[in-house]
Amino acid sequence: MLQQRQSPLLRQQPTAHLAQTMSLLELTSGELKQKIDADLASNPALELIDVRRCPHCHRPQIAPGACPVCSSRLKDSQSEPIIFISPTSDFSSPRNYDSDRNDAHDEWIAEVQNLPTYVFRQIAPELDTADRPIAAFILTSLDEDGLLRVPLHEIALYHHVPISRVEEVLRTVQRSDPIGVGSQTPQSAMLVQLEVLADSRPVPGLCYKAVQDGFNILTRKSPELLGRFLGISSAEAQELSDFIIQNLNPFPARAHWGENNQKAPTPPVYQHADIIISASKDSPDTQLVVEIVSPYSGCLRVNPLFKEALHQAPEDKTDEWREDYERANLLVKCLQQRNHTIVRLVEKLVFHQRQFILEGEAKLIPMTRAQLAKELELHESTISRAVSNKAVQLPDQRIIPMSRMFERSLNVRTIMQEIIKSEEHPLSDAEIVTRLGSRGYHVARRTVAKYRSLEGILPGRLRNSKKKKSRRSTMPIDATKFDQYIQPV
DNA sequence: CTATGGCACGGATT
DNA sequence: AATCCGTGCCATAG
Repeated sequence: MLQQRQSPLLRQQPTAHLAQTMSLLELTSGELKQKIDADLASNPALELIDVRRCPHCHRPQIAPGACPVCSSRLKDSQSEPIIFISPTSDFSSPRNYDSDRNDAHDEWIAEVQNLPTYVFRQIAPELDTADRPIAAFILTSLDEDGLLRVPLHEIALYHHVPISRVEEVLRTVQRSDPIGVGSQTPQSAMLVQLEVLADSRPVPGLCYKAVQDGFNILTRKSPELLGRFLGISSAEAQELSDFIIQNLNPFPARAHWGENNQKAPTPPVYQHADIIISASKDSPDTQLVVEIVSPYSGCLRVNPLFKEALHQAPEDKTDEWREDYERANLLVKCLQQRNHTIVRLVEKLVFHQRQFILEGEAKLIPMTRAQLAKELELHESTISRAVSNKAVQLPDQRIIPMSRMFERSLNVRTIMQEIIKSEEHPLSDAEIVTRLGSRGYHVARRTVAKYRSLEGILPGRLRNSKKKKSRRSTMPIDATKFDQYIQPV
């Protein structure tokens, strides 16, 4: 069901394996991290080797992960997208650092009398000199909110270092004064703030869960929903949310996100992407680089020493050890399965939706999970699981839910928006239908009306020259950057 | 009378 | 089996 044929190894524990692979598939990289951390802590048979070079294929690991390069054979598949990365590509970066940078660097930073400088001074002493340029790069890439909008792998590529290293630096940055500065999303900023806060004073235990898992709910400002999610009463949820509002700041660079202010900001944002697609922007037939985010760095494997020791296990422990070993083994295999499945899935997806990825919503090719399932010879539900809850980062740095790639009407809706945006005359729905028709999209009049309301666009008569935009707040998109491109979906 | 929104149905998707 | 989506019909607003 998962896959037509599986290796004999996997067949040993068919049900367990299947079930676990399935559940792993559903997890986002963040959730996966929790899972793995837990197992790592509780299971002595499991081992995480921190390598920058994969022990099997000896390729340097650009990104953290259980060597996706060699665990799947896909790297040499002839189809267009590369699923992993070669670190040699040269990036034209905002500033030109060059060989003399290490010295010139501090000066250059010093000129800038602002947030970057402020932070940099705090952390510079802690940093290895080699890491300073990275920190500087991060700091100068912050947006007005103090969030980092540049994907880590891009930084890693530019500096020719593994992403894990960039992450390390980033961690240091995040812990300096405007705490959380440099986080990639409001959510992660808040998580960092929570951690730091917890050092100095007690923090309600559920805060972490609320921010980590319930972030989307949290942003809706509904104590009822939040309470339900956390299994506490509305009043308690309200209290919790007050605490969060008072003590945490999703936009580190802003002094306060004041009490009265709370409705406006906090655009709902996915924590971080599970899949990052980038492209060297210049060339038209650019090669896409797809990175599948793995939450752990290095290789996860069964500790060979543990396996050895299995024979010499003390009588009373032998069962326990055995079980640990099995579990570890299972997890590793399932993880590989998961990675493999995701790689294949993403490969196909990227292949089909190339246009969409590069050129935007209007180019989305309608496509169902079922079709994809057939192509990949996977079960539909497998695809569903893999797709749900995942976030994809596009080359233009927007983060979208993966399911958006399957929205059948997205292209039509986008084009409809274009039409309306460029109308010189308020168009009626019927007129829009004909215009769409002339572009090759045939939909019913009623449908246009539906799309309109979906997009929050007012009916023809009401939007004269002035266009009002209202926003649906439930969609997890990076609203701040997103708005300029298209209206909410 | 025309343009829109509501309700509901049937087929597709999950 | 449950849900989502496009559409048609009809009532209502302008």
